[in-house]
Amino acid sequence: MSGSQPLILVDGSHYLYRAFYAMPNLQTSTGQPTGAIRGVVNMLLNLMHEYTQAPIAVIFDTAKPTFRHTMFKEYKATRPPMQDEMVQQIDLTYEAIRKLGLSVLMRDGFEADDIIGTLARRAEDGGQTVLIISSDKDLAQLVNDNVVLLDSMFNRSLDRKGVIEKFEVNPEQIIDFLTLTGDTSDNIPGVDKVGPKTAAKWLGEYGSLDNILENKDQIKGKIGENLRAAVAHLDLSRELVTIKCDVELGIELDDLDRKPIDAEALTEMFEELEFRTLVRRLKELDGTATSKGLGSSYEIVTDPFTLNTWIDQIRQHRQIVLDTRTHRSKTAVAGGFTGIAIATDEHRAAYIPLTHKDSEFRQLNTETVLTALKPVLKDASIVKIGNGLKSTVKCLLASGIELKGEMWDTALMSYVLNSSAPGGHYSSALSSRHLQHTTIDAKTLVGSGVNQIPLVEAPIPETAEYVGELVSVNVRVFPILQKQLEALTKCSFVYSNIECPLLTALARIENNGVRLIREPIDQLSEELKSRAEILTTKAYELAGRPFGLNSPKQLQEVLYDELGLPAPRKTRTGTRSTSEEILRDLRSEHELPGVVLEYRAATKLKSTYTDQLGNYIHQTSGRVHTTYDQTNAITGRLASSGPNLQNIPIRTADGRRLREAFVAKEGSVLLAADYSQIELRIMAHLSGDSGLQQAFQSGRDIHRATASEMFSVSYDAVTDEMRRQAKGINFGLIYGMGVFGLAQHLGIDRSMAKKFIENYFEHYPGVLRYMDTTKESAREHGFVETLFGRRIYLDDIQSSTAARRAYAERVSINAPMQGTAADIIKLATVAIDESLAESTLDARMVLHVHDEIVFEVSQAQTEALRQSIVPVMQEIVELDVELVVDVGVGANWREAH
DNA sequence: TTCTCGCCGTAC
DNA sequence: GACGTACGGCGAGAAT
Repeated sequence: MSGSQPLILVDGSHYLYRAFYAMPNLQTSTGQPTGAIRGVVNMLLNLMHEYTQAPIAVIFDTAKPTFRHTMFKEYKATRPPMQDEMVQQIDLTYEAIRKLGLSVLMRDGFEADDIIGTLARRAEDGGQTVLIISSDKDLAQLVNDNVVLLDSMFNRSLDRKGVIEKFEVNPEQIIDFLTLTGDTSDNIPGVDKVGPKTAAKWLGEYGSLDNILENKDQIKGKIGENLRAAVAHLDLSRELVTIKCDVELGIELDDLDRKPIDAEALTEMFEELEFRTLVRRLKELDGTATSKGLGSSYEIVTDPFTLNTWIDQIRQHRQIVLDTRTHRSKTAVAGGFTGIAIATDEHRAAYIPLTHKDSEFRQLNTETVLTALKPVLKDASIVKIGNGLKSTVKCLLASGIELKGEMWDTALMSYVLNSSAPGGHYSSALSSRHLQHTTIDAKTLVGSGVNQIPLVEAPIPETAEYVGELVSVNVRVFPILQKQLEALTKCSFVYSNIECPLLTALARIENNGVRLIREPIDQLSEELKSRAEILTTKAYELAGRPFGLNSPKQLQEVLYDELGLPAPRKTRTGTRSTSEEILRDLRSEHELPGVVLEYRAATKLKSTYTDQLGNYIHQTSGRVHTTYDQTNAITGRLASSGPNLQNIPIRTADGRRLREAFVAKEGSVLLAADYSQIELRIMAHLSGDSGLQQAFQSGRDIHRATASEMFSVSYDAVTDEMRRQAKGINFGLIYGMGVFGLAQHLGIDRSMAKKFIENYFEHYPGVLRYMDTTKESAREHGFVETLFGRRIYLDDIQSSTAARRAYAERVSINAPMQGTAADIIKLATVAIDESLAESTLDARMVLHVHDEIVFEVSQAQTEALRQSIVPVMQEIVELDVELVVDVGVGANWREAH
């Protein structure tokens, strides 16, 4: 006895047609068509997975005429005959269903609907609830408080309320409703020109068809005439649409109970039909699968019916784990979806291929899938889980869909827990670290290097295995990371209040992009080209021979062997350095080093910037859309790539010319807002040093104030040289610099540098104390923290190798300051993103450069924007020293800075 | 021929 | 060995 389990009645003919048309060309090597069988079995396995105990009966129409044909010879006369390929699959489909342990029912002379109706009534008489699966709207007449119609084509289940919403009549009025509208597919006549709207209106007014007919003379106009003309045949139509609920079936409900799966016979059958993935899936169901870690095979969703069963499951689980694969597009800024993998729990995952170049499979239309998924994605009560959700959010935003509800991005969770975790934070790395499972190497799917193919060109089954595995990894990794986060309050804060909301803000910034005009960079490129040519000739003359100017190795030979210049310090690998610093010193010895420096400056700018940036201008937007990596910098900073817009030159005049190519759209300007001296201010706050804090509070130039202290002269008496040296110390401290480094940097000897540093610490003892306690705490805990509790782990802090240990110590000094600055600007970015979304300002963020945010704003609203963002940036957190934000406005980025 | 690594230089 | 965090171009030698 099935107890509280519902009785599930599946409209088998409906399944069969859906499956057949989803996979029309599938056949075995011997030519047996199999698409319909496979589709039906797949859908039933889904159902069996969802309802593990419930009796499931699959009911079919037969080929014989029914009592309706006897009543009305035109009944279903317009139906085309069933295709041969389908006929050839029917018996095998029945066989497969029986082997699954489910019942197959059909009766000559009756339609599937009548058997479904009969069983539904009998079951509910016995107090059982019934779930009918079909997209046939006729079955809506069976719905009541105990009978629900699961209409997968409409993406929802129709209970009494659902029927009323969809048809605007009660389930009890459905028969009359169908009689009035008729049914073209069954060739049942209704009333001419009466469709669902009119039928619902009349039934709302008169209650029933009988009552409508009693008042038929009151209905005016042509439509009234049509009604009166139809009276003669309406009784017949009503009888035709009425489902017969008392068919003599000769079985008991108990006969429908689930039987064990005949795995052996099914496996044999599937092997014959060449259903390889189904064989694997069966083994899992049967519990005989050899566990190869996650070792599942993943369903490939190619028809709306299966898609909708998945969506129903998402609704039930209240969570969706998804992995979207996206590709670049010339027309869409955010590109498009290659495919989407979804999972609801750890047992199963599905891949929905969308734009693969694989003709073996029918693929659902992206828009269809998004439309179907949209209610789930926008449902704030359904939890969203993924790895790298930003790319998903970008593509969805471009399709006008905003992801709502809790978002758990396992990459961000992992990053917050340990930003320097070995291997990174992609699904594959999380799988290795947390599940001890090695995922399929992407290379096996798309290759690598020049032979690498875009995922759209990868075959669908292999892609499904690959992406399905990744989404399954996230199903399993998520609870592990969530538990770890829950144990760490401050890390949870960083996730929930900084990284997670930032993902959406960054998605918008990336989609916005920044306008870049080609002309000035191309012109600069030309200039640099001729300059480099002249310098090359000159260098060859000075060297006495041509050589690879770009090659440090060849340059070493020329400078140190052939020209005999004094060999400088070695690089890390023991070669003689040709770095800028060394060449600058060598300028006094020979003309060549200076020429090389000029050449390098020109070619660096050309090869890295002017020759590259133009290629990143998007064809339709005319803008450059960088990607911000939220999980790569161990301190919490963002990184930018494709192109990197965080290292666009600014120091040299040539470099600044490049910035003139970054412009606002017509009628707008760029507004750059940057935090002034944010890391030093954070040092003042974190160290609590009153002298440094006062220096900031005085509002004076911080380097000049430092110099005044260190050199014991009045503020006004500080020379430019003194200021330069103080500035060197200030920055050196942030980077954890030592005596040697400072000496090097300032071009002074080590004893002098040592004195400078001692002098500094005498005047700012709080800073010294802070450095010491930070290092001590790092040694004790193995990590340091930012102001908001972001952790930076330092594995080498206890290293027995002095160099490694020293390095870890420098990081321990720098990371809290750099990281706190990152936390602050990220919080501001989130707050500004939200306030811009709510405001009517024609303004958007277009760039993010560590301590600077660049906006594009309509010229007229420049001041309004400034006033809306500056307080947010300055007051996003209250420190012991105030945060100062400088704002610049201009037609281009150079002017705005 | 392709891949990986080191050097170098740009930003904050 | 010596100043933190990034990205990326180029050359050179190793791997194929």
